[in-house]
Amino acid sequence: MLRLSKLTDYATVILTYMAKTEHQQHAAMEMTEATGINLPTVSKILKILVKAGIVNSIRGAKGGYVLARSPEKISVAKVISAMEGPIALTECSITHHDCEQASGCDIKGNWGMINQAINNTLESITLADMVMPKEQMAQVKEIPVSYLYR
Amino acid sequence: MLRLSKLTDYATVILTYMAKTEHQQHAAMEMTEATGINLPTVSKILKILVKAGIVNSIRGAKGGYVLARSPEKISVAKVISAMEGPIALTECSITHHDCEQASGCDIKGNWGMINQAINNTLESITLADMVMPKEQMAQVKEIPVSYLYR
DNA sequence: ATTAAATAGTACTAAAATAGTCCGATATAA
DNA sequence: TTATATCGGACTATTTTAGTACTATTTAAT
Repeated sequence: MLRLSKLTDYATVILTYMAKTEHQQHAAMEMTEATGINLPTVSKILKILVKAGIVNSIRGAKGGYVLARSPEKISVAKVISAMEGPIALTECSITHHDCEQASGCDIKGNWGMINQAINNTLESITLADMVMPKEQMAQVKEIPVSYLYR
Repeated sequence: MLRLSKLTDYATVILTYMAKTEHQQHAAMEMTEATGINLPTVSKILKILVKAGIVNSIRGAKGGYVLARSPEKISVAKVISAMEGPIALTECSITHHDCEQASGCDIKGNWGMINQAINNTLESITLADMVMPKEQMAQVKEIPVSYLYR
């Protein structure tokens, strides 16, 4: 299904919420209420995002979280790789072991290209885009990516 | 990690092998030897691919499998969706239930666009491309997808 | 200083998805 | 009739993911 984990999905919901009020600081508890995602999970996700440098944390009473950079500079690709590790469709695109497969592994190189293409797609979409109402985003749709290849 | 399942990866290995000798018929046993993937797994994958109409089967002694169409007409997207269901990054892109998330689900529409972009990318790459040596495939890389968005 | 409010870190448990295996049924060539 | 294949489905074990809990640390306010 080529799917993201739920946590990654939640992460985008949380980050989109934060992106709406850039520079403003939000406690985990507040974001629980705003998003409907339960507190332990919100916490867990934010910890991961802090570690990845996507958000900064302020500890102690009246603490909270802020985006580390402006929404335009936070790509969907970064969020995904923070949550799930490097973006790669197949195992062998990550680890560069020699493939056990006897024949057929010229494919490896080609998966690399495909990964690259998808990575570019995700790299080019930012939190700022996610905040936009979908009507505006929709213009993206009119330029089919497939034009690049044929 | 945005990854495909192992079975899907195997499927591309098997199909690429078949694409190298279009029209020729291959028994599961033969493909086991050629790819190093064990027989029950090869079988399982082929059964799925038959059901999806990507390969045809010939039953009985001297039976085997053949590609249902020419490699140029079998996209990576088709293979992936045969193996893992519809290509969609998030749950809510598939099922059109109303999202439980109180706020923040304008995102839904935007994920839709992102899915579309990735889908287009995968739709534009075929088995024929996978068979090509990677040097030729490499030209794809030179046209960054990101140009579409900024 | 002390207390309360918040994040940090880590470890554990339960549930779900995935991979891999097996077996009886069916079809066909020799 | 026999040997060789695919077909279909069920089953098991493993791995991944989600979710939870608990303790430590940091800071603001009193």
